[in-house]
Amino acid sequence: MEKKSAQREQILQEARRLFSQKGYHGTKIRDIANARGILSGSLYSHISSKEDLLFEIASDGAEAFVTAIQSVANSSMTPTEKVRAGLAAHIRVISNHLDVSRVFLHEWHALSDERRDIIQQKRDEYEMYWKDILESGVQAGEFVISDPKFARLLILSVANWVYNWYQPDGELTPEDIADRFANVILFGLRHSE
Amino acid sequence: MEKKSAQREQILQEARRLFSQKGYHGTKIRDIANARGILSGSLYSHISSKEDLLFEIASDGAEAFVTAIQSVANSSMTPTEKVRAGLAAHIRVISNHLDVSRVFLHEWHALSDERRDIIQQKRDEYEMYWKDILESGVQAGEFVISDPKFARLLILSVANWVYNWYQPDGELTPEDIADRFANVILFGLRHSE
DNA sequence: ATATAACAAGCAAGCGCTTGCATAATCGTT
DNA sequence: AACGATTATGCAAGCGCTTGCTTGTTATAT
Repeated sequence: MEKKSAQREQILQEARRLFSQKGYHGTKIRDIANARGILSGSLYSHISSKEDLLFEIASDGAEAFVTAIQSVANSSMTPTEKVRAGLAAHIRVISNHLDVSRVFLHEWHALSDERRDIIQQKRDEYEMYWKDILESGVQAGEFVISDPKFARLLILSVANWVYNWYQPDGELTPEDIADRFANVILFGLRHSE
Repeated sequence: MEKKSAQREQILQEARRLFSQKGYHGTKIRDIANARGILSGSLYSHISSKEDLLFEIASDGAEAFVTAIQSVANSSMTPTEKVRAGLAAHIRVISNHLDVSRVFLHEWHALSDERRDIIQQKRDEYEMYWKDILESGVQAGEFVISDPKFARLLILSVANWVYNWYQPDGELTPEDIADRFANVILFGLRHSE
């Protein structure tokens, strides 16, 4: 009564949409059933609880972000290039999986304590890759950073906040957006390139 | 049966705490009553609906941010100084009114359409002040910005995201935090300080 | 004497989820 | 190809509880 099935996948899709749009607590199990055209009880042939849906979506989000940054971190780019590519990868995940990203970045608080901890671990893992990128940039002499923690925090803030304003029908590609942000981050307002 | 009264203010305080902590839909009217040591029905001697509480808190947040940026915008500082002071003002609002800020920046989505529009207008007003600061910086020759919209978006992203990680018992003052961010924003990773 | 703010009780609606049953698709065995 | 047996998926009904909020009444403070 679980895992892969076309119906289950479509239920997940509606859950993503609704959790992203109205929040976890704001979405009722009947809303999801309704969107699939079945009764709420029938959902439970495919899922075992509402919270399981949230956890599965949040986990998918976590994995998407970690996978994206890994391929950048493991590449042979210079730190400067990695900042550009990492930003682009992050924003690409958001643009390609907007609902999942919103749930992962916004609704994960509604999880139970243990499950929230699991997601938190993934977040920490993700941030660690950025820490490495920035540190290697300092060691290579490319970056002159007085406080590395705040440089990382700035990058992650900008990258995460994208889910609040990104419009899928906008003109700019994720790479365009990343480049514009990277220009400010790398050169600053007073010496922008 | 409304407006100022010690009890009403304390109800608002609990609502701020709970909305901030568990979200609007995650907070039940009985939770608030319980925190005040009264029954849920007794709340309605002081408020007229749960959503009114949310709207009042969100409106207070909006006003706090707008007021803070106004005093910076109307000052005689240089644009560079205004960026530092504006960031500090923003972060000061968050640190001094953490719950209100979280509700204003995170939970306002739960409002009805009309009331969400009212809050959105306040957000737009706030952003306009930043737009002016950046534009005057460009005209004064202090900033070299290729895409002003993204410079503004970057600043607001960093400033807003603070509510996600700020710890009141941390060592750094809002001004410390603002300075560290401003250093990156003004000079970039490649030419910091 | 009047106004205020609390309680006790509860309403109608909604909540996540379970149960018992019907229909149909899928299967291994002839 | 035909068979009964198994499994998957939905509906109908509803359970026990919670939701935001209302009502009528009482205690207290001015």
